[in-house]
Amino acid sequence: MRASDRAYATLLDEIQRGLLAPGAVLAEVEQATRLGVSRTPLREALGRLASDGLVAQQSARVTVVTAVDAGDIRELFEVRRALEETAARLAAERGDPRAFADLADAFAHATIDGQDALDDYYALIARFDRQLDAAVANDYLTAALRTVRTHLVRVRRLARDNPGRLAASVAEHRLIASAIGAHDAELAAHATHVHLHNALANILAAVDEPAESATTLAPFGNAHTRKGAA
Amino acid sequence: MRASDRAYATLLDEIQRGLLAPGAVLAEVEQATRLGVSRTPLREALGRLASDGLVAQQSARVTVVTAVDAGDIRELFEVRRALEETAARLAAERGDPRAFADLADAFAHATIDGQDALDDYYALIARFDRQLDAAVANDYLTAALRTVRTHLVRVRRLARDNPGRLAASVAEHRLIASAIGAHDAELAAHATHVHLHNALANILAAVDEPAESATTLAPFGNAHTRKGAA
DNA sequence: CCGGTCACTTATGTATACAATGGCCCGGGC
DNA sequence: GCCCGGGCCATTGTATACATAAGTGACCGG
Repeated sequence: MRASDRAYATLLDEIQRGLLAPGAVLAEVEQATRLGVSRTPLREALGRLASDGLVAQQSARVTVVTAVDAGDIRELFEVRRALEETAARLAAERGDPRAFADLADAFAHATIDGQDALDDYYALIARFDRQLDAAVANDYLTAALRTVRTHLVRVRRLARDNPGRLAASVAEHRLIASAIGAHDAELAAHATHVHLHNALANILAAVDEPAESATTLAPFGNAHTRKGAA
Repeated sequence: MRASDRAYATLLDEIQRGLLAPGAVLAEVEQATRLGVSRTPLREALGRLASDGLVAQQSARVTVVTAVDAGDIRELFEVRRALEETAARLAAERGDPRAFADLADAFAHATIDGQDALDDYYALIARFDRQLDAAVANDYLTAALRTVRTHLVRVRRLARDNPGRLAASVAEHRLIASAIGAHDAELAAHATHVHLHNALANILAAVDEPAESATTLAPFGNAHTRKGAA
């Protein structure tokens, strides 16, 4: 594996997990030393993160992890709605009914009690996303969705996974999968719309009234004073 | 301006203009020498082009300009429809009515006779796109649309700008702009859908029955044998 | 004569040295 | 005491040297 790939993967993971908080300064020599690579592959990694929108050049001399506020989340979901409704529609037209019937079945039997069950559920969603991409068979759409999903990982950290919402989410996914499996493009699109509406509402409720969790993404005010994990 | 920016801008322009045809091999030392920069900034430029989807690493040793076939164009327009319909809807909800009323007026008076009028028309479309981005005020959507538009520049080279299609395109843009100016989100979205349907049909007609133009993007068969402008 | 293997060439990937620029601090003057 | 200017330092941007691996061609063996 290339050093630049390792640097990218590591930084991406740390940003998504919140270890590198919004506003954290990413100095090239510092990060290169920390990750055990030279500046050249590190710069490539930073370039990819910048193209993803996860870091930005605050000024000519300082690169920081971008912040995510409620407005950003609304914007992100506007794009997500557009792309995922389209994906659901196209998958319903083109997808293998069997694959999505199987997924609908898996969602029907999914549970959310305990960490193991939760991990299984998240893995199931990942499988659903992969099937969706495969069914749509559109590289441009998949690439656009990849960017959205990259940001979503960070956004999800802001939402509290309350059991009620999780149970509803399971049911929503089941409906989407079964609609795609039934070649019902309209239902798939509308069910996706509803699912994303509910998911956004849940996230915004958590953001507007922040949890006491220490992992909450820092607001702009003190963010730029935080340094990367040294 | 940074050397990497110049290299990126130059290569982007050459790919979009077809000077670097699909399949053209982009060797680092060769291109670096040609563009008068060292390999480091050139690699950064190639990385950005790869993230745009304009070049791809065919194997571990060879980077080529990506090809565009009719299937790619259909895929691209699926994403474009999703994003631009959303953009039109959001602009209708949020945009400054005056700005789009002015644009509608400009489209109403636009002409397409002669190269100067055509240049003016393309500039007007660019102005429309900028106003749309400003009205939508969504960085994620703007970024996604930027990628689509980057590819569209190449796709447009495939379409013949026949007068009938151009006249219809003017009218379609006028309707979209006026719908946004009237805060009519539904009409704006549907008019965008119709416009993109017509634009795609026009392009596919040209691609399926290629013109005699020497600038037609080369098919895969002989493409990989072409070298970059040396 | 054909196929396989090894070495060589040439490309990319990485590290490091050099250049240039922007910020910051200190000192002086108003 | 505050503001402005100059010089120093740190950081990014670029070039180049080095490492590594993949592809190619030639040579040897069957």
